[in-house]
Formats: sequence, C-alpha cells, structure tokens
Amino acid sequence: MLLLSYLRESRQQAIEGLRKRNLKDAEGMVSEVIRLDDERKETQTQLDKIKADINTRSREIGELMKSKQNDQANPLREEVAGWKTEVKTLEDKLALLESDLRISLYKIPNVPAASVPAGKSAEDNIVAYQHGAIPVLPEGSLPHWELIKKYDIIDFDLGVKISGAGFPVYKGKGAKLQRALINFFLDEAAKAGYAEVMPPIVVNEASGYGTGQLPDKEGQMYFIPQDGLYLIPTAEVPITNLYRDVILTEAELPVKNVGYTPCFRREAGSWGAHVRGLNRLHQFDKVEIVQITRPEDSYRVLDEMCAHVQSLLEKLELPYRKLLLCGGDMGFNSAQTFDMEVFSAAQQRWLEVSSVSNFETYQANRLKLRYKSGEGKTQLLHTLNGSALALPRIVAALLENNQSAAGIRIPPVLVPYTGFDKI
RNA sequence: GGAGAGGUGGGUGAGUGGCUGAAACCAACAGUUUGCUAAACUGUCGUACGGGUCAAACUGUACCGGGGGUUCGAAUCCCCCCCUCUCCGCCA
Repeated sequence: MLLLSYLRESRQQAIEGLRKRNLKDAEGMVSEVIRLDDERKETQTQLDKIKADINTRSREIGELMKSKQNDQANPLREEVAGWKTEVKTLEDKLALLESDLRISLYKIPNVPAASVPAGKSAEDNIVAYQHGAIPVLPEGSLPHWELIKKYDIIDFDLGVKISGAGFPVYKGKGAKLQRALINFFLDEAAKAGYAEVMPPIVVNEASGYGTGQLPDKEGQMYFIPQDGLYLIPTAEVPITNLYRDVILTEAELPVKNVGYTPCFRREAGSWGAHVRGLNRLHQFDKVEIVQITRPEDSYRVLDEMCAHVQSLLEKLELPYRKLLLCGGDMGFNSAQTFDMEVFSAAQQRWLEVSSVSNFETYQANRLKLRYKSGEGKTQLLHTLNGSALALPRIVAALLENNQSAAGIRIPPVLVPYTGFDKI
C-alpha cells in the first residue's frame, strides 16, 4: 500500500511512475484516493468537534450530579442526547469513507523505481547481464519430461493419481536431488549471513494482506475455508510477516532471513504446451531470502541479493541471464524487480528461476514494520526478497543441459549433497 | 471435541461507571554524580487520525483482544466473536 503522504506530496511523480506500468488510469486512481482522503479528513474534523462537545458536557453533568444538582444536569443530558443522531450519521459516513479509501489504495500498485523502464509485457524487459555459454546438445537429446521417465526420477502420473496434475512425485535420485538442492541453497545462504527460519506453510488472512497477496491475488492461493487459512504461494509471506507490527532498533538491521518451504499455487487458467513437465507446478520447493533494511540501504541490498542468486547459478554451472523487469511485467507490490532465467537447452528456452524484488515501503506500510532511527524517529523500513532458488526449473535445466549418452552429470558442487555424480 | 481461567502500555501488573491515556514496578533513553563499570539521584518515556506551526509549542478525537449495545459518560455493565493458557479426550 502506498503512503498517502507520498501521494499528496509527490502526486505528479507517482502518476508518472505508475504510467510505466501501463495502467489504464493512473491519474484517476491517485485523484480518487486523495479526494476520498480529503473528505475523510473533513468528516473526521466534524465528528471530533461534536465528540469534544459531548465530552465537555458529560464532565459538567458529572460535576453537577456529584453536587446533587440533578435538576441542572437534566437539560444538559437532553442536549447531549440530541447530538447523538448526528454522531451516528458522521460515524457511518466516516467508516464508509475509510473503507472506500482503503479499497482504492489497495488497487494502486507500487510506483516503479526511476530506473525501471516503461513497458507492456515481458517483451519490454531489459537483459541486464548474461553469463555462461549456451550449451549445444548432442543428437537425440531429450526434454526433461522425457528424461525423468527414462531415468524414473520424477513421476507425474503417480502425482495425478494421489493429488492431481501439477503435483509430481519425486523418486529415488530425483528425490535425493531435491533434498540436495534445498540443503545446498540453505548452506550458501547461511554462508552469506542469512539466518534460517522454518515457518508454517499455511497463513491467516492478515498475513496475506501484510505482504500484498491479498486482495490482489486471492484466486492464486489455495484456501482452507474451515480454518480461514491460505497455503503459502511463497515463503515470502510467512517470513516477512514475522515482522508485522514490529518496531526494530537500528542495531537489528539489516534483517537477513532464509527459509525453505514448499510453495502452492493454483495457477488457474495458465496451462498450455509451454508449461509442460516441471515448467509450472501447483506445488514446488523453494528457498527464499528476505531482507529488511533501512530505506537508504535497500537498493544496495537489492544488488547484493542478485549477486547471491547469480553466484548460485554459477556454482551450478547453468547459463543464465538477468533481466530488469519493465513496469508492465513487474509484480503488483514491487518497486524494482530483477528476474533470473536459466537456459534450458533441450527446450531451447529461458526459464525464470528467481525473482528478486525491492518493495521499498509498500509492504512495510501494510505490515506496520518500522524502526527507530538514531534521532528516535520511527519510520517505515524497506522489505526485499528473492528466490534463492526455486527448484523445479533448476532441475529441468540441470537434467537437460547435462545429459549425454552416459547419463546426466551432476555439477560437482552438488555431489557432496547428492552422494552421486551421475543419474 | 469437553470443562475451566484469562486477554490492560516494551514487560510485570493495579484498576468494577466520571478525578484513568491509564497507578506502581521493571526495562529503555537523556542527564547529574563517579577514575572506569556499577549503584544512586533527576528527567523523559504509547500509537493512530485530525487541527495548528516554517518547524515546534499547543490542541481535538480514538484506542485497555475484535465487533456491537446500555448510559449524559465505559478499561469498568450487557451481548456476540477471536485468541491464549490449564485439565480431560484424541493424536504425529
């Protein structure tokens, strides 16, 4: 949620920024919010005035009653009683305005950072960096969905039987490979100074709102109505919400957390030929890094987090590229996002394996996540997160890129974790 | 799932209709004292939304788990809900 004070003080700047997202009516949205807030303020001032009068009278009545002057108190009581309809009217009006204001504010996505290019879709993203040679595969090479059958390491049909499409069963070396990657990613994050947490994988509604999945992506999450709980689409949700309603001290910053969780996404209506195999799943594994920083540090930290993700890809010997997302392709909450894509040699495609974002104060505002600065002022922090990394597409690329007649080679860095160097 | 107890400021905890935004203590912060540390003493010490101001000072309203109600007036009385704890049951 954007700050009202920001929208008021830098209205034009906000509108210009939002235009980069290719929004239909950025100006209208901002104007509406400010209009509602103006009305809200006015209504509150009126209401507060009447309430102040009531409070004054009530005190007078109390005094009179104490000195047994009931006959003098009675006219005052009637006077106050007469104000009550007006109070009720104004209170209702205020509640409505506040709710309208909140809804309107929730509809406005984060303002992209200055360096974010305008654009409509993924076409307009900028390749900021590319690393590693594109592999050329021998004749007869297979896409990963064939390889997993050939080596019997991941079984989609079994998953369909017990759960449904998009819920694969990892078997044998396939299962071990998952575990190896998770541990490798966690260890690397620990080396980079991230403190590990293992959060719940279902969250309540307040958490969904805290990080902005609600109300924006309601339909994307699995929901358990009986208990009012959501299955997490990413560890970002529980980990960042750990710090909801928290005021940190400067000494505690930056907060660096890493966590492994399964992630669940309904992905309604997004299936097709391009999402075969491991390319898109309802349940997948991911290691997520989260940082909470002072505002002035967040963009340096964004770079640091990207560098961490890139180092993982390099250690896994996967060719990758780093994209600076354009306004139109960025997530709702983000001010700036870099995507990391690995090249999947048999599919001849780039696959997104990580998304690293700076949310600035957009999430912190909803989370009421603040810190006391040196001068004792409480102010909002910046939140950032990134996948480090999401497993399925990494597995797809590892399988495809490292295949040969002799089997699938495991990158040396993983061998201590898998216990085998070949599938 | 059944029974009971309870939810007050960073913490402990008083407060059963007006003098309570809330005692006291602890923690924290600033200062004084002190060779340093400690101790002692003094002061400060909630949040949100308004008004006001260059900025302050100052000032209004709301907030004692959440929502509703009674009343001139509610932390305090009534209703509903949520949560936590203890015991029992079930159980990885």
